[in-house]
Amino acid sequence: MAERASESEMQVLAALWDESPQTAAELAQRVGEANGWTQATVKTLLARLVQKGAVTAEADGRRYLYSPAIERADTVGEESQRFVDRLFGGRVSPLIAHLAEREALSDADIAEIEALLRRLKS
Amino acid sequence: MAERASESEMQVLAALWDESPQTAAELAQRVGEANGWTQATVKTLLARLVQKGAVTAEADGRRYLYSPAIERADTVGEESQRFVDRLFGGRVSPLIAHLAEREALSDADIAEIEALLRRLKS
DNA sequence: GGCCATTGACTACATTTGTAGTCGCATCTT
DNA sequence: AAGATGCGACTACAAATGTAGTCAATGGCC
Repeated sequence: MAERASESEMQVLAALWDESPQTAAELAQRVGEANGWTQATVKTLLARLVQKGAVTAEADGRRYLYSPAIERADTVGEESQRFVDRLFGGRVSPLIAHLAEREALSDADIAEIEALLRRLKS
Repeated sequence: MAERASESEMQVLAALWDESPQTAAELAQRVGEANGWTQATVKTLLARLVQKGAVTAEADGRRYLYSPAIERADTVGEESQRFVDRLFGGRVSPLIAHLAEREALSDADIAEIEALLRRLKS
């Protein structure tokens, strides 16, 4: 269960990972505005996420409070796996190299990653 | 021009980045087999890629030789941008951290990334 | 020269996705 | 109490996507 969320749905899900629970109105506000979607659109996305089992809706009076039903880490893991399969035949390091090179990483970011790599190496 | 390739199409495109030109038969062989697709499916994907301007078809007798019409690096850049936007609100370093942690990176991979980071830091 | 295999063109079609609209009911407000 | 408003349920619908089938022509083989 918990089918894959589509790209748009994922935006809503990500907002819930950042903070939950949230009401449909709050989500429509944040996610909708960020993407130029109307409230109706965000609600549809939300309904689909609930149907897919990726988000839970807990009744709160006459509205719902939405929360993620799946782990961010798991989803990120699966999605990045697929992503890497699609574009690099499964090899992760070229992707990391690419990301690191392309994006403006702050010195703090770099330090963090370096620390992580040091840990992994041992 | 060059609309986005869908996930399935991307697999075909990736095969062409790995080696080009290739005939439809070769691609059907490799990509098809790897994904459990029939030749017909691969041909459709190929036709759509050509139509989207992501792949060029050069006539060679009664068949075509297909080659990528867009750069791997560009596509990877765009796609990873979208990917990161979707899952992390645009912040790349958490993704890198995640990838690095989750995937088995060889020591050589790690060294390579470290070197890259060192270069970026200056 | 005729037949078979190969190849691209075209067609098919259910599902998913993106993007919303409408409506009825429950609330709050005055 | 009545009207305004907020909310979820349901409906809509075109385009993209996944997955393939059919067919006609072309070219190679015997």
